[in-house]
Order: sequence, then C-alpha cells, then structure tokens
Amino acid sequence: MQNTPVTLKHLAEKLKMSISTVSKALNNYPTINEFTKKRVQDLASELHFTPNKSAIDLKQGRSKIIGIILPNLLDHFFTRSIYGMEQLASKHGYNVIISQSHDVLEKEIQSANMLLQTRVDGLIVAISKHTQDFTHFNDFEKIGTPVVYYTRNPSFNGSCHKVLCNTFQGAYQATKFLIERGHQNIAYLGGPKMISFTHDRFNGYIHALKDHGIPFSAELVAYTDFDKESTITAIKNLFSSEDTIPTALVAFKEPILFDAMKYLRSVNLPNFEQLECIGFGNNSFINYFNSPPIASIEENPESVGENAMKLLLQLLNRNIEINNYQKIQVDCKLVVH
Amino acid sequence: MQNTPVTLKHLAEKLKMSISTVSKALNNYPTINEFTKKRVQDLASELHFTPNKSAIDLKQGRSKIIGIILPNLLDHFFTRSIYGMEQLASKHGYNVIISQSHDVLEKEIQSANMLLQTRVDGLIVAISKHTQDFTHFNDFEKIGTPVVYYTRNPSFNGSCHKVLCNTFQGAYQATKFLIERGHQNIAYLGGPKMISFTHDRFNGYIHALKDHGIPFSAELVAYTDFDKESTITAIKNLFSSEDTIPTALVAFKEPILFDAMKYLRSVNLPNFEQLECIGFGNNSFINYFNSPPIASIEENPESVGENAMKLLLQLLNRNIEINNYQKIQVDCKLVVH
DNA sequence: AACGATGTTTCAAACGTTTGAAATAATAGC
DNA sequence: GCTATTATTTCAAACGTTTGAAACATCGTT
Repeated sequence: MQNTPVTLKHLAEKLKMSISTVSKALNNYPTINEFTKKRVQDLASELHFTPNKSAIDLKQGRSKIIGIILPNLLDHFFTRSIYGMEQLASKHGYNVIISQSHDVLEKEIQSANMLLQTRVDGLIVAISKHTQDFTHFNDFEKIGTPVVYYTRNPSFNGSCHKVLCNTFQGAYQATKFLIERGHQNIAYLGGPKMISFTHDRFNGYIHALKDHGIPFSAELVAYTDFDKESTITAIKNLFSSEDTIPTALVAFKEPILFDAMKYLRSVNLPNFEQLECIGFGNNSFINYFNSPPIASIEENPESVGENAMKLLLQLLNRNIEINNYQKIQVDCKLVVH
Repeated sequence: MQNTPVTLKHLAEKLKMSISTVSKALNNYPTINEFTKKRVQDLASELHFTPNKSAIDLKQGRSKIIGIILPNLLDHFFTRSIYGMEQLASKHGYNVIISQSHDVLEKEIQSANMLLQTRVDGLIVAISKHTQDFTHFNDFEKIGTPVVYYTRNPSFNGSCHKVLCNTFQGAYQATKFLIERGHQNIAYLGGPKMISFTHDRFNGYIHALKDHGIPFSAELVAYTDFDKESTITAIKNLFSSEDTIPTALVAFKEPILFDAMKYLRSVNLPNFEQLECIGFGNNSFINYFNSPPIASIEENPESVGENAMKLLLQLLNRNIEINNYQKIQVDCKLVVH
C-alpha cells in the first residue's frame, strides 16, 4: 500500500544501480547491457512505474500536448472535428487538451492562458464569434508555438494558418441542386453577419444563381442571429412578398432551418409539403424526421479536424516553415435524404 | 521577437534581484516589499511572463488537473455532463483533460495510462461497456489519486465512489405517467443487458406497474443492443402478440425510441398516432419532430457531472475520507412535450 | 605487462519552479 | 554608537527526469 508514485530513484535503489542506468534502460539506450535492461524493465512493470510527465516535459521543453480551443461541445460539428484531430494526434504521440470558450471572448482568453502555461506544443482554434483581437493567440507564436485556425476564419488577412470548410462550394452545390430540380425562387437564410462564412455561403448561393441564369432577388434573402425569434422574423420576411414566394430554401445551419420549417408548418404555409429545403450540417437526427429536408450540406468535420491537425504536425516537424502561411479548404458534400 | 519563453531567471536578471524574490513577489508573499512586488509584476506582464506549469507541477507534486474518461463526445449526455464538471472545477482552480474511450476497453486503458503519467489529481470516469476488470483504475488509488465513477455503475460492489442517475426513479415516473393517462399495455424496450442501469430501469418500470395494480406481461418487454436491426427485431416482438398490443412505450434511450417510432410509422402501425412514447434523454432535436414522443426522461447530466466533480473535490480536500465510499443518486425529471 | 579498443555504467548539470532557513539591511531603543 | 528588532532579500535544496561526458571494466593484441 504505497502512497507515493514510484520514481527512477526507487528503482535505482532497489536494483543497486544509478538513476541514469535505469533511465537509459527504460528508454532502451543501445549502450545499456541487455540483461540490465531486462532487470530494470521487469522491476518497473512489477512496481507499476509510471514516468512523471511534468518532469519529462520540463526537461524536454515540450509537452507532447496539442491545445484545442473551440466554442462548445454541444455542436456536433465540433465534436466530430475533435475525432479527426485526436486520431491523428495520438498516432504521432500527442495528446490533446480541449477547452471550450462558449463563444465568450473572456473565456477564450482564459483558455489560451491556461494552454500557454501548459506549454502546449501547438494550438488549434475555432475562434469565438466575438474575437477581433488576437493578442492572446499571438503569445503562442512569440514563443514559437504554431497556431492553426480552423472553421472560423479570423478577420485579419493572410498572415495565419487556416483550415476552413469550403462553404462557398457547399452553398453553390446546394443551390445548383435546387435549380436543377426546377426551382426558380430559391431563398437564402443567412446566419449572423459577424461570422466569417456567412458571406462565403451567400456568395456560393449568388454564383450558382448567376451561373444558371437565374436573376437575383433581394426579397429572397434574409438573415438570422441564431435565436428562434430572429429566425422567425427572417422567415416571415422571406414569405411575405406576393410575387416571389420561395419554393425552396438554403439555410445557414440546420437548427435554424429546423426552426424555420417548424414555424412554416405551424402557420400552415400553402404548399409546405412541396417546399424543398437544404441546410448546412447533416445532423444525424434528420433520420428521425417525419418530413426531413430534401438534402443536407455535409461539412465533413472529421476531415476538417484531421486537416488542421495534419497541418499543425507539419509545422511542428518543420516540414512547413512557420511563416509560410497555409490556407486549406475542405470541400462539402451534398447528401440527399 | 523572442523565441523562448520568459522565465523567472530572465526577470531576475533584468531586475538585478534573485530568482526567489521574483518568485515570491509574483506569488504575493507578505515578506516582499510592496514596491519590489510592483516592479516585478510590472515587468512580468510587460514581458508576458507565463509560469511553466510543468515546473510548478513537478515541484508541487500535483497538477491541478482532473482527468475525465468517458465513452464519447457525440452523446449529448456526456457533453452536458462535462459542462457541469468544468464549471465547478474551474471555480476551484482545476482544469480538466477529457479522454474518449469510444467504449473500447483498450482505449480506456490507454487513456488511464496517459492520465496516470500526467499525474492528474483526481479522476472521473464513465466506464466503457466492456469494463469488467478495474486494475487500470486501481493504479490511481494506489498512489492516492481519488477516482469517482459516474453514470455507468461498475460491477464491483460498494468499494468505490459513484454518482449515478436515479434511473429507477426515472423509469418509475415515466411508467406512472403513462398509467395515469389511462394506459394498461405499456411496453418496455430495454438496452444492452451489459450496461448496469438497464436493469434499474426495468425495475422502475416493474415497480410502477405493481404499485398501480397492473399485471406484468413478459410479452411487453424486449431488449435491443443499440443498433437499428436489433431495435427493429425487438419492436416487432413487442407488437406481434394478438392480445396485448402496446398502447404506450417506455424506451431505454431516445435514439432507440426514435428508431422504433420510425419503424412503426413506416409499417403503418394501426393507431400509431395514439401510441404514447417516452424515452430517456430529452434530446434537444425533439423540438423539431413532427410527432414527438409525449414526454422525455431528463437525466440532468449537468447535475450528474457537477455532483461527480463536487464529490471529487471533497475527496481532494479530505472533507471526505478516501475509503469512506459514497454513492450519490441524481433524480430524473419527466419533461412533457 | 602494457595498451587500445570496446562495452557498460555513473557523474553531474540542467530544465523552471517553490520555500524554509540563513543572511543582510533598515530601523528603533537606549 | 551599540544592540535588539523587524523588514527584506538571498541561498540552496528539492521535485523527477534526460543526456553528454567521464569513469570504469573487460578483454584481446602485441
């Protein structure tokens, strides 16, 4: 009933050899005699020796930890992206620490400081929607810790590494799909204007219209701030004009779309059953919907996460120079239900 | 453009004082002159001094980190429970490291070892569904690190700390609710038999029937292994007998319930619209369902998480002796939709 | 018997902190 | 002007590792 962890020193004393021999034996140094190695390793596993990570990290000046800061864990996009990151990280001997900002700048700064103290070897971050100032992230780069931004595109131009969803392409594809199904009046329901990709998505929508010779109508576009009331207001606007009643809808994010559809059903929109909707997300619960959206724009979060981690690992291995800023886009995929 | 983190030594040299003075000034020791403190603190923040956590942890023999091992982050139960844990932990100066086992024993052991090396101060764990052997967790207690099991009840009896959902009470309430709405043929769709609370839930169901004088019928009970096929088989069984067609259903977990409802709708079950269902979970997407279950059993994961963390903190502060094993149950709440 | 060569182990410093004890400085009392 | 007291700073060891350099052991050559 030992109450304190076994150390190299303990092992050394029991085996009557020096600490360095024990250390080297455990790390399989070629200069150490094979028989000695066996003796050491046997005792180590017998006593459940577990090296003290703090000591190693301190000595080595690295932590083998990747920090991840993201808004929250309730959005499946993020949890799925974590999956991609973790897989790759652990394959390269890194662990991850996840910290939620809850989309609050204050908390994001706290998380950053925590990870700075932890001396993470690298940082992957989906910034909060309020982040305009980036000094809390610059601190990492100042000490040589690479930072990769993902999903949420920071507002400064160029001088950072980023991995983004090709959200333009996603919106384009969805719009095109609806056009090809014969729709002319396709509405676009956008998200908060402060989020970077709100505009990219809008552009995808616009370009698809243009490429197919469909005139753009401002009456078919509205924005919501994510909350239910604001979504309903937007939807009311979209469906209020006499001449251009939407027959299809592309929405910024599925929960918004669901709110919209629920509302439209509740007010008995004429031709509700004919209305064809597509949102970003591909939420797994769509399977259970009674009248699901016709398709979803799958953003492949696992792949986004994996790409972000891959880039970070390349930066850590100096396969890519830290100031050779990269921008990677991961394509979306239209999933028809 | 400094490329290495600022240390106490740097500060000491710049200020021409000893490292200990700097350290004590930053830690606000009463013996240090106020003016000195100010000088030190000013320079520290000017140079963005960030203490090296590895060094502190090593010196202090603790990490101020709580390890959390759980099956996955895709289940909202777990992400919501994390919220409760994190809140409380950070209030007490602890950070958390989350590690997913993906319900695979192998990965759970890996996670445990990682956290053991990290020398977490405490561990909270929802065991994988295959965990029978607990040696990888006993290693923590051997070195005095308290372990709290939550949600998933380990199979050994008594000698561990645990925080569980009062899943018996949840099932009881749901069943009672259905009885009071006039149902006599209430089916129970259970989960995998290896998961501890499958049986507790069944017992809740049984006791509610008994307390209200409704005879138990084995034909109204079936089990699924979580996958869709197995759920459908179970549902077929439940609805196959002539005399006892269920008019209500209590299900082990909402996704299972959704699969079941989807199937029943697809085969045009007579009186499908009258069928009243309740599942464990209270998934937020139920809001968007066209014909939602009549109610949900809300397991209050935030509260479960918070209670687990609270217990762990009490163990860390020695407000509760480590071998004074605690069992805490958190009540469920029936949410009518 | 002395000499390398080779194989194996140990020494000792370092990583960045913390902290009790010791040293020094400043001040007051007489 | 000396001592006692108090305020402030510094010393030095320690936490558990890693690792290049140095030390030691063994053995075959000549």
